[in-house]
Amino acid sequence: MSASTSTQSASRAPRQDNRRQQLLDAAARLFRERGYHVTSMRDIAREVGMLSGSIYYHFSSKEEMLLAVYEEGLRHIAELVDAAVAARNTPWARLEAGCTAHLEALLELSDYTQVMIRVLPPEGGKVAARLLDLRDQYEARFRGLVNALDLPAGADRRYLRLLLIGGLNWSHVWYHPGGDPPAVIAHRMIDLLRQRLDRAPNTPSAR
Amino acid sequence: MSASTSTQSASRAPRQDNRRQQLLDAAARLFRERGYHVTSMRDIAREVGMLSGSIYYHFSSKEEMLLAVYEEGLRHIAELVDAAVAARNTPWARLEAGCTAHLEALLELSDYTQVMIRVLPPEGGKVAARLLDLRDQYEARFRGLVNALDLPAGADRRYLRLLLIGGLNWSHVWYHPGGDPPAVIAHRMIDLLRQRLDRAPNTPSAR
Amino acid sequence: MSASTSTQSASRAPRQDNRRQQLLDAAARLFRERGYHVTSMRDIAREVGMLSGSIYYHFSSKEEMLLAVYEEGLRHIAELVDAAVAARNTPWARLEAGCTAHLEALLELSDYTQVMIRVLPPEGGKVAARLLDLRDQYEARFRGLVNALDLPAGADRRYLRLLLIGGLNWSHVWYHPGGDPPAVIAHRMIDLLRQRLDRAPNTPSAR
Amino acid sequence: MSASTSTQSASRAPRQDNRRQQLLDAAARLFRERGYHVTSMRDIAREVGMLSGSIYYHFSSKEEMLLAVYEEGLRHIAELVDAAVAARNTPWARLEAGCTAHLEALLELSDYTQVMIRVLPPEGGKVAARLLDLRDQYEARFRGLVNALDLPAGADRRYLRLLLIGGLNWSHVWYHPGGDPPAVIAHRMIDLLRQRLDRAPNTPSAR
DNA sequence: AATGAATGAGTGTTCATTCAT
DNA sequence: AATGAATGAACACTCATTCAT
Repeated sequence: MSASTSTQSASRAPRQDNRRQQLLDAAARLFRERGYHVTSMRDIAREVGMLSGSIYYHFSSKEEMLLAVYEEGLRHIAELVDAAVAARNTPWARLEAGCTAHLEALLELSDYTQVMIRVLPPEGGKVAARLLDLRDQYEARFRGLVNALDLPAGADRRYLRLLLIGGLNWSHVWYHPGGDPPAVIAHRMIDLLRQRLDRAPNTPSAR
Repeated sequence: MSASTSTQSASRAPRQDNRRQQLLDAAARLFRERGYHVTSMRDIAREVGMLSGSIYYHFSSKEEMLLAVYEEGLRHIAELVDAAVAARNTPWARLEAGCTAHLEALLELSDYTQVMIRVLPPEGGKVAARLLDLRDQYEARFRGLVNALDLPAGADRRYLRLLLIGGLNWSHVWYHPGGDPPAVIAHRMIDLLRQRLDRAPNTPSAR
Repeated sequence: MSASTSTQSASRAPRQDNRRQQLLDAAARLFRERGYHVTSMRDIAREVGMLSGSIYYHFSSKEEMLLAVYEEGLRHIAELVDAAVAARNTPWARLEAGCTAHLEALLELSDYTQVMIRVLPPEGGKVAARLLDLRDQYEARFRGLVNALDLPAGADRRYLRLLLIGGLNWSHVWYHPGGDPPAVIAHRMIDLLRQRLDRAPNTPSAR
Repeated sequence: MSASTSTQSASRAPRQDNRRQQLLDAAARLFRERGYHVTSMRDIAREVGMLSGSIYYHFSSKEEMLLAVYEEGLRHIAELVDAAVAARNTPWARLEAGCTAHLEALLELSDYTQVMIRVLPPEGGKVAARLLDLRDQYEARFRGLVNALDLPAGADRRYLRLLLIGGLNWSHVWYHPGGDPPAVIAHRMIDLLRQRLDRAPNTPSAR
């Protein structure tokens, strides 16, 4: 988690944006563990052996740190999902691969991606809009994935996407490391959607 | 605001715990609007025309207020869901009615219920465990509702429940008042599950 | 200076706005001695045996304290000047009495009035405008006093007022307690204006 | 901005202490505009495209910068006043010329000179005494100018000087660029002193 | 049942200054 | 001659909480 032990290759060279990255790692972890408001700049600084004031050399405010974490998290999860999707070729397989990658990033791989799900942006802040924008931008992928499916006439693609994304994202509430791995979770959920669950003959339609 | 069946007896002492209820209403609203950490005791007190110190006559701490809001919210949503479910008699209809009631409480009816979804419990606090407990207790209903369904052999009832609950709860992220009403949302999502979405002949099973 | 030892008359009764007044006294003194920016809220609090946060029960911000000091100072000096002026009846005597009272308040009597002269209002703040307004309002008195004089035709009343006020106010730079008292200073300065200083016969006019 | 006669010689090393002068110019401007305490070293550095730490190659502290600004401002205004005075030959004309030059420097020409009037020296600092010393030294000129006047017997030369200097210096409070130019202001004020203002026959003397 | 006044720890942020490079 | 990075102390201000009245 959070590549802190970055095997400092050669000499003791203080690499370029060394500390900024460390700070971001620490912020991502603390934001995820405790939430944005409860985490103080002092907490973050202490984590990397700095004083709180020193953070401001690297970031101009706490909100800007959150934004940076969001952006980094988004870049990361988007890459993973895109790669996973590209490796498959039938629509359902591509969707499932995307879901699996999404879940893996969310549940296991990185603090950054979890922040995106768990931290609701600070209300009044000017960053709030930007954060929601980033999230939308990312989720657009799933719109494409769902649109590519060959569905029966009446199926509502929009709610299919929302149901699936919600089901996946909510996993942070009930998931625990010992349980089914992300791939299994994603597979099972998609399976439920692909097959007919209602065994009664009458079509479930009219309200 | 928010039902709170305060059996208001006829006689001279009509408002047994008047102010406590007002405080709780204010807290629920502010917790929902701004989040738990951003809302201050002063904010809550001001809302009912009190000074912040006076709250402590009614509640022993801010966390205890959150707990009370959770409990009240839970009692409320549980009542609504139970009533809605009782009015139907086929398993799928009962599930859908439960989902509709759940969504309505979540999105439209009461600040109390929304707090349950939007406010993640304060980390270190001793209440955190209790809050999760309450939530589990409530969701147990849906376990029952799903278990009552007549499903095909391979269907995973646990993930069906988690997918559905997640899909519903995540709605607070994308829902906006002008859009489809809760009943429509619930209906559409359940519809997606009941019917076969995969039009290909081969069973979607092997991974 | 600054009526701190207010012979706490009867019992130990914590009189009504006791502490607010103490705080204001301390603020006035420190603002005068060190200037606004250099004085910290901690300094002010320490002076009255409080913690810095406690000030905010009485004042909502540091700027508001400054405003309160200005207002109090202004009320005070205006009262003194008005009373002194009212006791005389020829125009020159009234002007001189006003100047004496102004100087006394400025140099000897109260921290509050000195703040008005020595502290230039914090630039960006919203109070700046209000403070200048108060100052103008006060100085209007002198406009009246000068207008009442029976002057030769060419005399510029506006610059007479500005010269006099400037001469008086600048005294805080060179005044020291052992020297001439305010009454003497005011008398000498006015004297210089009343009499003809230029002994040459030609009128000092054309430039 | 601000004359600073930096005799820029032709050859290859044109800018003997280029950056130091730029820094001083920036400091003078900011000190005048915002005041000493409100101006940060970062502000000054940014103005010349430097980092704040780099200033310390040129100046050993912020206070030293202020001292340098004072000194430069003083040298400048003294030169202007001396030149203006030298061009006249009657005592009153010399005084008026000096006042005009003083006002011009103060109100229009240079940030450096304005700092001398507007910035009150930081209290505790060791520079405070030195700054006052410089100011006295400069004002000594006006002592000479006043002493050269042929005045009536009772006229108090000291207060004449203080009244005049105060009246001039206080102009920074009420002066605004569109109004009368410095020459007019100085002329009017001196005029008021030269002529007899009190039209009553009795000498204004006894206290 | 509530107020007025305060506490004490903590908040995000700013600052003059330092120093190895 | 200047940078990049950091320090450590300070800043104005906020907060949940307490308690005598």
